[in-house]
Amino acid sequence: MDAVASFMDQWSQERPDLDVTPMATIGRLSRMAALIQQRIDGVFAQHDLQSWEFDVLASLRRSGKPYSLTAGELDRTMMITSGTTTHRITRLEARGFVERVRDEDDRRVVHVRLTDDGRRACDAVHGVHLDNERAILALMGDEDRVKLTDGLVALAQALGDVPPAAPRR
Amino acid sequence: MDAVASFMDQWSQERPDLDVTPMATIGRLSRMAALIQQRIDGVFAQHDLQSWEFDVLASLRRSGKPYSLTAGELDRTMMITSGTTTHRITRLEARGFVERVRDEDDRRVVHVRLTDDGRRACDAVHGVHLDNERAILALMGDEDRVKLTDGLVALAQALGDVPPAAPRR
DNA sequence: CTCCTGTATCTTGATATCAAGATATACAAC
DNA sequence: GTTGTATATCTTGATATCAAGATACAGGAG
Repeated sequence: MDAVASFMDQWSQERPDLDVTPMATIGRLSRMAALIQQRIDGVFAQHDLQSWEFDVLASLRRSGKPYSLTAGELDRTMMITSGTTTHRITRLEARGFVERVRDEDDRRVVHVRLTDDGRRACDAVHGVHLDNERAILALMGDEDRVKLTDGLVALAQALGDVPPAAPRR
Repeated sequence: MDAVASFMDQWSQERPDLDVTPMATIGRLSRMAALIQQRIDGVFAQHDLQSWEFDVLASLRRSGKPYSLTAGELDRTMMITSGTTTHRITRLEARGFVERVRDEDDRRVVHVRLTDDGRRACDAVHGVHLDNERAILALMGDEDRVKLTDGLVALAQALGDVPPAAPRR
């Protein structure tokens, strides 16, 4: 009996007129995301990094050389607002992990470029982070893990979660 | 090709030495949770409510008469820290949706009780909220939804997500 | 060229959250 | 009883986030 199952039982007592079956899926989805995030935060904290910092560094890192994205591209990749992106860049710039480079052709655009220090910080923790995620998933059986992944792929499709459009050149 | 699949492709180019398969599950899990949360927030906003406000009201509502939990019980049910609970109670008290009642036997304890207004607010939006969740899930096929739910149940079990212990009397 | 509209980023103000510590109370051991 | 330890809530300070608006620039229409 997990937490969400218990909540659903309570509702069947208190509001038998409501069909709370969506909670079985969506309630657990958000709870599991929160629980896993706590574990992930813990691993990054051991390496003097916040999860949001790794998100930025990893977004730049995986974009390939020259490890540079515009502020707007970061907005869309990380699903955050532009104000938050500004704040994140500023803090990472202060740590020396990224630098701002104004676009020469379009002066509105800011290119955020990973520094060598930033790349090192990202690469140094990436393996540990993935091992942690692997260990979490290893707690489930193979069959269930496949079901979960298949279901999430279908959900991503259903919600139209496409990657942010590449910049037009 | 969803966003996470695209990210994994990028990693296979940039860091072919890393096995990023955990992203297929955990990356999608957190992304889907965030996307769904946005839709849920929108529905509550249309009814002049924040998601966290509904969380509190619903926690109290489903506990049954007299619709009362202690601050600590709310901490554990909602997976938030005690400072956040204090803040939430204060704001909901100002809206007249809950009231604080000091325990007579143990003066440290605060009972948070749903008012009639609070119960009405919760019940009024609950149906719409569930319809919204149902509509989201209806975007996937039945088979995939079952797989997803089964996988999440297994994950909750694996992470030991038990309901918060009932108070000892 | 000038105007207009759209776009990219940043700023501002409000707020939700957490970590750490403060306060008040209960309870057990002596 | 007194003392010490554990518990429940609240306070404080820092910070991450968002919404809305400001600023700066681009690019097309005339």
